[in-house]
Amino acid sequence: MDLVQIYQCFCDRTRLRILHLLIQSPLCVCHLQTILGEPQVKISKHLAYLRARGMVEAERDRNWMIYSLPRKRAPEFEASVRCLQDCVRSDRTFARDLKKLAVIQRDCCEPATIFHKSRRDRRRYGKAERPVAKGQNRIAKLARKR
Amino acid sequence: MDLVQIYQCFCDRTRLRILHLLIQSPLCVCHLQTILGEPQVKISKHLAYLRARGMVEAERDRNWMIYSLPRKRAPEFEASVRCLQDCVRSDRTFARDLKKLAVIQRDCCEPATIFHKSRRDRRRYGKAERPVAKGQNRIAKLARKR
DNA sequence: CATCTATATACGTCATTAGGAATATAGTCA
DNA sequence: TGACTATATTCCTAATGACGTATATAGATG
Repeated sequence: MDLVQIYQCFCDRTRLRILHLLIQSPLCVCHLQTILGEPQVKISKHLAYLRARGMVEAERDRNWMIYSLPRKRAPEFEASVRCLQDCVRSDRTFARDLKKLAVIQRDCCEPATIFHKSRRDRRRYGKAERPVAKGQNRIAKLARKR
Repeated sequence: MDLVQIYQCFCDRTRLRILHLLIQSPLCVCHLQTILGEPQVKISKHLAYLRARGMVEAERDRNWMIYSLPRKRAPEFEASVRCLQDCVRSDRTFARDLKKLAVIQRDCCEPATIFHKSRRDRRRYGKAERPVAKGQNRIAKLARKR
């Protein structure tokens, strides 16, 4: 993995926030949308950018695309991500993002693969509440139609 | 200091090499030119870029501009630079840069402010050999004129 | 002062990028 | 199948960046 590419991925605030969240947990696009308060296109494009450069991985669970940091990470990536995590500790936005994430992790059970790693867990917990973010896209669409 | 700006400075290989060298020692443009083997404009512009964002400081000594990391550094900058230093340890180019720097530090006595910090030292050592890089610019100019 | 050295800047070009609007796609569910 | 949900892609525009050529500037020196 090329160090310059890592830093290219790091040099946009939205992407930093996304990566910072993915350190904590895999997340679907709508969760990121909710937490960051940014439009879907924007999030989606930044995720595509990161994915094209191997900084995140994606997996589908029904309608949701679940993004996570790659399973196998180059040491440079690991080091840079840790450094990032250190550096934003005092930043309000990043702290707020983490708090919002915590709320979602507590209240939200879909997509289940994020919160229960094994299939067995998923079966055991069964269907549950939908993501907090549900409907956000629809609302945005309606708002645009007016 | 904005973290995104730091990463913007980091996302070009030439700038990374410059910063990596400046961790070791303040350097003038012609030294950087010699070590990196890149044209003067390129080095100069990247230095201007870094300077505009507060990642390096410059001071004049006669004909030479001596660049160095800022005296006062934000903790994010410090952390990121250290991380950079860690990450490039296994990279051949960066290692070669350091070796070339060592040669210059051994053989070269101008501009003196780089190598002898106090004015007293400078007076004591007096005039000495010129930078290894001397004449490079002239040579490049002549080459272009043909 | 004229010339030389080291460095900076201006200008032009090409590539990349961020962002929005609109639309497409893939999967779900009644 | 058709409507709906979540996400991706396409098209457009404006901004920024990298690089080279040519030229300007600041200080040194004979």
